[in-house]
Amino acid sequence: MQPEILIADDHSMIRKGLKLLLQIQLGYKQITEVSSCNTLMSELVKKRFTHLVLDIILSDGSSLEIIPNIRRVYPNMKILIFSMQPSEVYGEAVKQYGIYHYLHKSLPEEEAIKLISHFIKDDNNNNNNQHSNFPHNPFAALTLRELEILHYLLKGAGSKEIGDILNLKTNTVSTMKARILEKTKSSNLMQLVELAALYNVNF
Amino acid sequence: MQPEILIADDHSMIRKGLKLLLQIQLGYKQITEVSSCNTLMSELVKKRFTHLVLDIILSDGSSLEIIPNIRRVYPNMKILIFSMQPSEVYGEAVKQYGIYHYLHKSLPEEEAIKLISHFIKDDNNNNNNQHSNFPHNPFAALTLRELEILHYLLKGAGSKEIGDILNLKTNTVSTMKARILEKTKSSNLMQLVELAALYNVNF
DNA sequence: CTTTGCTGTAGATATATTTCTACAACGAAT
DNA sequence: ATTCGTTGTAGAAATATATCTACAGCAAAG
Repeated sequence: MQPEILIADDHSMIRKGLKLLLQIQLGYKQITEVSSCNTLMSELVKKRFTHLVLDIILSDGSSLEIIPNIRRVYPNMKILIFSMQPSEVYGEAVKQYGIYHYLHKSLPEEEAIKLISHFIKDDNNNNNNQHSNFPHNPFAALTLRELEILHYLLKGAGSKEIGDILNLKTNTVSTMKARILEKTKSSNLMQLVELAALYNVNF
Repeated sequence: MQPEILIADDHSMIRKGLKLLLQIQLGYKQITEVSSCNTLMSELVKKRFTHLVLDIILSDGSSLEIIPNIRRVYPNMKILIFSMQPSEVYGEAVKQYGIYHYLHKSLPEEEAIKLISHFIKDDNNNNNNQHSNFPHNPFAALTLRELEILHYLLKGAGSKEIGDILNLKTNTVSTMKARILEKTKSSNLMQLVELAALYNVNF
């Protein structure tokens, strides 16, 4: 049975290139393109697809929001996230929806081909852990005090400023900040911010 | 005389798609691809190109840095910036180097084709831009160098790290950062990040 | 009970960053 | 031609932040 592949990406060049690769290099014929969450959903109900290649940012918003919807209707469709966003941040978050294939757009051609080919052939699905626990929200490991400091960190406050607000030594805040970064596996503030956005950590 | 076209982009899918479009849809045959500033420069000295399609972010850094170099050697080569960054921000900064063609990666296929075809045929009527009375984009005031540093700032790099990458003293980077914050009226990095998200700068 | 590990707090020291200042190159305006 | 503002670059000094270490309180595990 031929795979039916749907490509959802808001860059026409990416769609063109990917389609070409799938058709010419890998020999798959049934390929559909969409550029928005809206058209994505309507294609999905029109026709039955076996594989979805999904960018995170689509023209009318983030596909992260509609992944639960997709999954509710097509719990078993193979999904590959093909994104510019780092897999360290988004790859983990997306496992909770049974998505284990993540391809970064900057990967060189050969590797991309290997991964995509693997994804479509789906030889050995690594989904064996699919009813194991949720990928822990990295912020769940933070203590109250750490969350409090996180809040100011995300507002752009520096260690000294936070220390002044909370009556702590700057050193203390620095230590806490280091622990927060460690627990969330972030290597700098920006990564922390992205993670926080991803998990809707605001307050 | 056939145009000799060089494509510089760090995403293999984009290169593939663009090459296909140029070859099949528009009938141009002489097309070379590179993915880094390094290979870009070495291709440029190897062969004479008439047209360069250039992404801002290449695999080994920002092409903004090498545009002056390119111009010094090839003052007349046609250059099209093909980027994810909004033209209101980068398009202005790049005009000083005689670059008047700017194509946003999110444009729908038909418009992209039209623009590229224009670019290569060089109708030189280049500027359609009537949208100069848009709400003022705070990033439009930034210089090339500042935009380059902004890029690393938004990735979470610190002043020292950026200085190391760009061979600048940390002090210099700090000064630039301060100017960026001042020009964008941001009082800290987080505000800058929010503004950037708002105006679709980077990502 | 005792050990173990995490939490909240800092001191001392090492690094990183900002601030203030300056200046040369350049281009635009007078 | 001269002046003036902007840009890209830093040095020196002042601050801010991170790192490494420590320790007490507490809770869970043994």
